[in-house]
Amino acid sequence: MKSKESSGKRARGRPVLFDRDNVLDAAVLVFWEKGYDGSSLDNLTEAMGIKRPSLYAAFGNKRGLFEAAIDRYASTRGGLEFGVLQHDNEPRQVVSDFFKMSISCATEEGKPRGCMIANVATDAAENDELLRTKLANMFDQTDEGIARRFRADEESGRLPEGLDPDTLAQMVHSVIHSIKTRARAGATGEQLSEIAGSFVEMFFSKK
Amino acid sequence: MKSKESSGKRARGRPVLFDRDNVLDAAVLVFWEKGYDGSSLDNLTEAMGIKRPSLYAAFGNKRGLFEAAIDRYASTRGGLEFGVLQHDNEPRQVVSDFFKMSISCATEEGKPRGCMIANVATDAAENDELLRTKLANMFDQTDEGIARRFRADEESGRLPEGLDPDTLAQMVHSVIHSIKTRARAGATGEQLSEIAGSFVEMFFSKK
DNA sequence: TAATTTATCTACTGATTGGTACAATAATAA
DNA sequence: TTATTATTGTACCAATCAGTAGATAAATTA
Repeated sequence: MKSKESSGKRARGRPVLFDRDNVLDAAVLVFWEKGYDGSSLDNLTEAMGIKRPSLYAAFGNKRGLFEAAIDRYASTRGGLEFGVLQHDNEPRQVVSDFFKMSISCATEEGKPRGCMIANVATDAAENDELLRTKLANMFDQTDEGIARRFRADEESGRLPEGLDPDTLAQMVHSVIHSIKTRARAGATGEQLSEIAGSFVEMFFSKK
Repeated sequence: MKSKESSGKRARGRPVLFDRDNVLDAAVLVFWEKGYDGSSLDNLTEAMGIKRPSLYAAFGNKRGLFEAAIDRYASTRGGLEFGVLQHDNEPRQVVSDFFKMSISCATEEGKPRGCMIANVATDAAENDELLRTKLANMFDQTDEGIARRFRADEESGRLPEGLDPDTLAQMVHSVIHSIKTRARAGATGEQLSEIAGSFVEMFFSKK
């Protein structure tokens, strides 16, 4: 669904000329690079290719746009990372691929470093309790999404003995956080791959 | 050393009326809470109790103050965390205490959440290559500081078989990054302690 | 004391901030 | 067409931004 109304019949007045997801993708790049306070409305409207009144009509205010951009980021970049959880591989391979995709997302050439959620939004959440709650929910969902995969592995007997699915999910998620922090601080993909490999080895080493 | 000149003889003109470390502690709290772009000179000068010209005379500009505040934070809060590495305990206990201290620093009542370096400065580093280099050096020093402790443990035979000191240090440091990210996003000390405990168990479980 | 040096204070700068009023434009419904 | 509804572009707002000029104050040296 691209427009405000997803039903068939058209809206009444003059229709919106821009595509919501397209302008959100542009806003994501600005916030991701400059942070919330570092992004001005001039930065945003120029990148999005729309004027201020259009932005305010669509998203309320800068804060509303930020929240919409977070959701857009989660459903695009975040979705990339989560995709590998669906693959029918051994848990060790799944975790390894999950790390690899996160590293790729956090160090992609031509994109800002790190993660718009784990770095930028988290940083901005200190003075925004609603945003903090939103992030807590997103993190919980991520925990749960990873755990669900491991629970299935446990039932099918593919999870190594002694590994608790929920605990493992929390730890995998934690490694992701560290990857994104280090990436934002300039770590290379090679450095991050080495660290991720250490954790994979530790998680899945024979006892 | 409190003043610009640490030598005995006094400076010539009117002496500085404020204590550099004291005003830096105040600046740390502002930057830590509001981020770099979110901190205005009015915020800073009010908290520091000095006027703009004094600030500019002492630190050059806002960016210079930020860097000085980062160093101050590292030598105070960071020093707290590192202190436990000096204790003569088993490695498992050292890591556990290190995590505990980090969690305590990142969730202390009355202080901003998370870490001024791993969260705030790292976020601001995306458009500041010099700052990114500084952070990379600080992270390397942290890796090295932790590793040095584990190398000593290895020589004295206290490090469990099969644990490489440098790899373990990198992983411990990574868990710290995740703790700080989650703390900034509102995680409680209890939640973080549980996660830290999982990692300690995994690092030091018998093979 | 007088001259020198440096820090502090007040007050200001031009630029930029997030947000909006208003008129023009473009669609639908009657 | 005519009335209605909603988006668009221009142009603006008061507030705030980082940074500074110049006068004043307080220390040292001579």
